[in-house]
Amino acid sequence: MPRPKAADREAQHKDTRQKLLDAAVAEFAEFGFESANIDRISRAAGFAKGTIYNYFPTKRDLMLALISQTAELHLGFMSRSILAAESPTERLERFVRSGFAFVTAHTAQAMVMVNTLYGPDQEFKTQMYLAYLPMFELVEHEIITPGVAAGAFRTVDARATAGLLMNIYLGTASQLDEHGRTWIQPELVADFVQHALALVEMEDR
Amino acid sequence: MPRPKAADREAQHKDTRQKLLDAAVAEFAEFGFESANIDRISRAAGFAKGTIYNYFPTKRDLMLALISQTAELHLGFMSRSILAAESPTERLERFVRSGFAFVTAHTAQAMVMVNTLYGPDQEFKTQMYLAYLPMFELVEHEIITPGVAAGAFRTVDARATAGLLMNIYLGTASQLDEHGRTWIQPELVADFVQHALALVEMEDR
Amino acid sequence: MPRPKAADREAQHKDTRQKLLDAAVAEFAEFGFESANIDRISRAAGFAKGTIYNYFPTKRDLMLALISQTAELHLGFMSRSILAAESPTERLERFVRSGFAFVTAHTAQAMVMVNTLYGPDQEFKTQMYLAYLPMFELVEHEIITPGVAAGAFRTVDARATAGLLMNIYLGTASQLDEHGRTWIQPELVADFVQHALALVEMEDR
Amino acid sequence: MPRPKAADREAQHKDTRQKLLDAAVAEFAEFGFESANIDRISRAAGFAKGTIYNYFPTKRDLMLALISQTAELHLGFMSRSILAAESPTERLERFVRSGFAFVTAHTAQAMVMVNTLYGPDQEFKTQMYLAYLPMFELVEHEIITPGVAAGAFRTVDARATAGLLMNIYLGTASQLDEHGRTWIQPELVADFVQHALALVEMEDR
DNA sequence: TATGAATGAGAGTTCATTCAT
DNA sequence: AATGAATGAACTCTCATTCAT
Repeated sequence: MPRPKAADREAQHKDTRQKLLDAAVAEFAEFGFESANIDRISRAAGFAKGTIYNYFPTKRDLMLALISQTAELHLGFMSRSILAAESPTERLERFVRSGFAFVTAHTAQAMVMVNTLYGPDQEFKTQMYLAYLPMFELVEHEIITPGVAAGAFRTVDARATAGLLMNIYLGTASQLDEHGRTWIQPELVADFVQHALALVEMEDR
Repeated sequence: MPRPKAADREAQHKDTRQKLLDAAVAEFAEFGFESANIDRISRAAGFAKGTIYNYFPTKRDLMLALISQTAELHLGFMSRSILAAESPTERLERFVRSGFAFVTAHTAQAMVMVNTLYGPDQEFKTQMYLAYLPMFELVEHEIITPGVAAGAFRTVDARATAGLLMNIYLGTASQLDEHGRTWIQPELVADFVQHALALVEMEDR
Repeated sequence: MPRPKAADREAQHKDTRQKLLDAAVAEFAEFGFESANIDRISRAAGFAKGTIYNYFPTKRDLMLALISQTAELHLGFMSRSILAAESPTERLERFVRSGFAFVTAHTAQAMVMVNTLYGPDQEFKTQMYLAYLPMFELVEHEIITPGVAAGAFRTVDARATAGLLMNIYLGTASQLDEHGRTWIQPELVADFVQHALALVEMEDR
Repeated sequence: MPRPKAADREAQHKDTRQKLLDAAVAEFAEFGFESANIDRISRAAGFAKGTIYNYFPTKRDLMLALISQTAELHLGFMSRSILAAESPTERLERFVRSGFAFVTAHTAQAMVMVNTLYGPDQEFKTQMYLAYLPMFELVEHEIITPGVAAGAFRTVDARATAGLLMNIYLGTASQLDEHGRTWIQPELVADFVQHALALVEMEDR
């Protein structure tokens, strides 16, 4: 039976934890995991060096928590946009558009995700695959499969194509110039993938 | 005036340098730049830890040399294959095929390139862009522009599309499973980009 | 807001810092700056090797802090003695006597100062000159100038002579035999400089 | 029975050795013994890194050889000047003048001597004392003792005063400004020591 | 819960010295 | 005699982590 209302305690805890995660994402985005500095993170969040260890047992755990949280945020952001449309073509369009919008709105998170996805750390990559499975499935089951079924897209391997789309999106959206702007235009990418999947009466190659 | 013939000396120097670069690429691929260990690299190359500093003044310089050499190797590998074909369509096909072949034949090098391209280190990224400019230009001027001119491809922004293709290739070819095999099939990617660029009578979106 | 009273924290910090400086002065005196070992210093002070970096960012900074602190100590030690006398002649006597006494009481500090003053490191020398300016001025304004004005000393360039006296003092006081005793007697030096400055009716050379 | 004339061999050897000593003195003067770099010395002398080890077994031995040679040069330079005069007063004058002249003409050598004399390395200091004994004796037996005997100087402890004079000379002559010029004028020093030793009818203090 | 001093393993780098040629 | 590649001990400095307060 804690004296000061338990709910306050918990809210306080959540708040501190989130501040630390926010500081961590900025640090990881700028320096990468290995060069990131725990002291800087904790201080940027407004706490002393030791505090972060009350919330995350190790630097790696901090990163793992960050991956999970970012994947969740990312999925929510994109699925809200995608599922609001009906047609597979429109959903594909929104996949690209909201994907780029996410990168613009959450640049640091996006950078960390891309660094991780294409980085050397196997544990982090595995965590990312697991965390992003729902998004793969969203693309597969809510865009490609219905699109093929409805005759909006040509017949493709839905699962592999979902992976391909995710790669195209992440790879292109993550290339930022010195002003933090994407170097490849979302329109170009949207156009590209629409044509790639479009149903055409063309004998394959 | 060195006593043992100068040519021998130079050949010996090149050989040692290459051994070190080979060991470095394996180390960087496995651990990433920051976690790579200079001592391990030098020993894996068959030398004492200090020897590597007779060839590369710092760890960063070693990495920069590696990026340059790999880009050159990569470009040679792909351009030989691509330019051996005539038609833009066939060249595009070969771009994807030889790209995946390169990754299969030079997995470590490919990993290092991808880590770098999507990693947080700006100096390394800049070096990579510069080193890969010839390949961008190969794609732009030897595949897309002639393909559009010949009516083999639909009209697209050649430069931006070259960047997009490079991203798609690197992003997909670099996703390896635990056996070092690409997770996405080159056929799928080839098929995808061929459709994306195919000339069709379809009103855009 | 530190939990344990801030004053305690600060006192503790000062104490540790002083222990490190004390260990450093012994190490620098024995081995010189370049051969001094940071690890040994930290351990001699009773801490682990890394601790010293919580107090001094680099070995050079440690040395610079040491120079400043020693100069202050040195000046306090000598000025207390010198200013307690009235006559310039007595003050000159006390300059030499308290100078030798300082070396006897603080041999390590004196050695470090002399090593630095006559050593090759320009940054350290500059720091020393700045730190010792007050002592130069003490000699100039509190001994020589009033001594000349009062007719106790012959007319000399006060500033240059102050520098000369400092050099004579440091050079002679710092020559220690194997027992840590000055090799040249303070009486001799005092006698020497008294005669050098004495007012005499002797045509110059 | 060496084939190419033995004299040539020996002359060549002497020449190379001297080039190395010359390069060494410049390096030691600039960086001090510990920070001096054997590779730089050998290359500055026009040879490869390893060559120096054909002449001096270790860096320390190089330094020891340098001390001996410099002391000899120093003594020759000063004794020629000093002994050319007859009167002790004039000899004292010449001691200071030629001392400063030596520093001006052989700045690097002088710096190395002073660094060593006031530095932390006991072995080097011992070597210096031994190498400079003849100069101490020159001052003692050719200047002070005859000066006292002739009534030119007041009665002093000849040996200790010789040491004191050496210290004054080295300490003051070695303080160079950024243009390599002595900061204290030789006239001032000469004047100072002349007064210090002058015979006067003044009751001591 | 928050703090920050203390820790010590580990890293990159330097460089005197060796030695085969 | 001259060379310079190879060596590896030693050093400074970093920083994730611990823990007493």
